[in-house]
Amino acid sequence: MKSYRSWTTGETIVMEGEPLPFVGSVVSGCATLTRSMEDGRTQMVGLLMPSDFVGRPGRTTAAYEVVAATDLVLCQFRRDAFEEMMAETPNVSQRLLEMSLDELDAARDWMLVLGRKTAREKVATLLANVLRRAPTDQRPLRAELPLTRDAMATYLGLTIETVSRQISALRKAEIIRLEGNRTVLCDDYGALLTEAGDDDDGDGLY
Amino acid sequence: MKSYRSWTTGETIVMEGEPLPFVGSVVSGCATLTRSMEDGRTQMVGLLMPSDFVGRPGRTTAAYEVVAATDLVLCQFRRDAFEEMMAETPNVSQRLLEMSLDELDAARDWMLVLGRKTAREKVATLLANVLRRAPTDQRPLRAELPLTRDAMATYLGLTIETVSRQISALRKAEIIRLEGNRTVLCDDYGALLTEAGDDDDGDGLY
DNA sequence: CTCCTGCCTTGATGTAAATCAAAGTTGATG
DNA sequence: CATCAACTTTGATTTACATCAAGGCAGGAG
Repeated sequence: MKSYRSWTTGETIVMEGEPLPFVGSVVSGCATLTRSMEDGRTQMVGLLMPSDFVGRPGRTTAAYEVVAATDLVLCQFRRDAFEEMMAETPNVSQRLLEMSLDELDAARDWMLVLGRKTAREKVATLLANVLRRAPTDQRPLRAELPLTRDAMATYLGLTIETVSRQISALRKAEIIRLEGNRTVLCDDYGALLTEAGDDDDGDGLY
Repeated sequence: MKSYRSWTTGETIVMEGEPLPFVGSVVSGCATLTRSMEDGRTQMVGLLMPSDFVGRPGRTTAAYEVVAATDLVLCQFRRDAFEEMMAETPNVSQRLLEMSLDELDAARDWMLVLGRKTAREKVATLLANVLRRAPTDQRPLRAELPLTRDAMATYLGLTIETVSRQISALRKAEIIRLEGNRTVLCDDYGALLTEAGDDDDGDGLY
C-alpha cells in the first residue's frame, strides 16, 4: 500500500485530467503544479517541496500537471487504502486539513503577486522565498534555485526574457549576486524584501 | 455559541491581521476576501457566496480583509466552541477538508486567470462565472453582478477603466447585453466562454 | 577538440493595459 | 425636484512587459 518512486528532472509525474490512482508526499526534490489553457499558455499554481502532499483524496483525476523540477522521490499510497486510513484516523484528516489551509493561504498570497506586483517585485519575491529556506547562520545568504528561468517565468506569469532581465537588474543594483546561474547570494535580505514590495518584518532573518 | 449577524453593502467585517474570535458561514449575500500591500495595491483573493465558510479553525487572526459586497447575513460560531465540535465530530472536519480543497482548486484556477489571461478574457471569465449560477431554464441567461466595476477590477488584477472598456467591447461585439449596469444578459454562453479562453465547459470558480 | 543542444542574456521594437483627464449616469437626500 | 456624491464610461497618452531577433556559454557526444 505504501511505496517509494523516483523521477528525474523534467519528467512528467501526472498529466492534467488524467486518472490519478494514488496520493503521496514529496520525500526529496521539488515538483511543479501547472495549469494550462488550450493554446498552450501555462501558469504554475504550486511548487511542491519535501513533506508537501500530492493528490486529492476523494477525487480520481488530476486537476493539474505535476512535473519533477529536480530529481525527485515520492512516497505513494494507493488512494483507496489512504482514504480508509483517513476515515479511521481522525488525526490524519485533521492534519490534512491544516496542510490544505496552509496551501490555500499560500495560493492566495501568490494571487496578490500575480495580480498586482511588477515584474521586478515578482522576481524579488521569488528569490526572497527561495532564500528564506537557506541556512540562516551563514552570511551572505546562499541558495540554489530549484527552477530554470523558464519555470520561474511560468511561476510568475512573465516571459523568460523578462525574468532574465529582472535578475540582471537586481544583480546590477547589487541586491543579489549570482554564482553560475542557479545559485543566488544575498548580503542584505531586507533590501531584497523591499524590492519585493513586502515590509521587511522578516522573521528574524537578518 | 451560534448566532446570526447582518452587515450592509460596503461594511468591513474583518480587517487584515486583526483578531478574529469567530468562524462562520455566509447565509445570504456576498462578501469579498482581499489582501493588500502597504502602498495600497489590493487584490481580491476570494468571493464568498452563500454556504461558504469564513475564518480558519486553529488561527486567531484574520489573514485577509473581509468586506460585505452586498447586504449580508452571516451565521457565526465562537471559535473555541467550533473547535470542540470539530474534535468531537469527524464529519465536520471531513466536510471542512473537502470545502478547503475546493477553495484551493478555485484559488489555483484563478491564478491562471491572473497570470496568463488578457483583460478581455479576464472580464469574460468573470461574467461567465456569474452567469453560471443563473437559472438555466430561461433564455437569455440573466444575472445580477454582485460586484461594482471597482470590485471587479480588484478581483481581476486590472484597473476600473480597463474593466469598463472590456465590458463595453463585449457589449459592442454582441457577446453580452446590459440592463442598467449591474445586470448582464447573454444569448450565447458558448461564445462568452470562447472569449474567456476556456474550452466551453465551465471550469471553475470564481 | 569541435560541434551540437539546451539554457540564458541582451537589444530593438511593438502593444496591451495603466495612467491621466474629463464628462456622463445614477441614485440618495434634504 | 435640485443637488451632490459615488460610480461608470470614454478619450488621449504613457509605459511596462511581450515579442522578435541575435548571440553567448556550458555540458555532452562524436
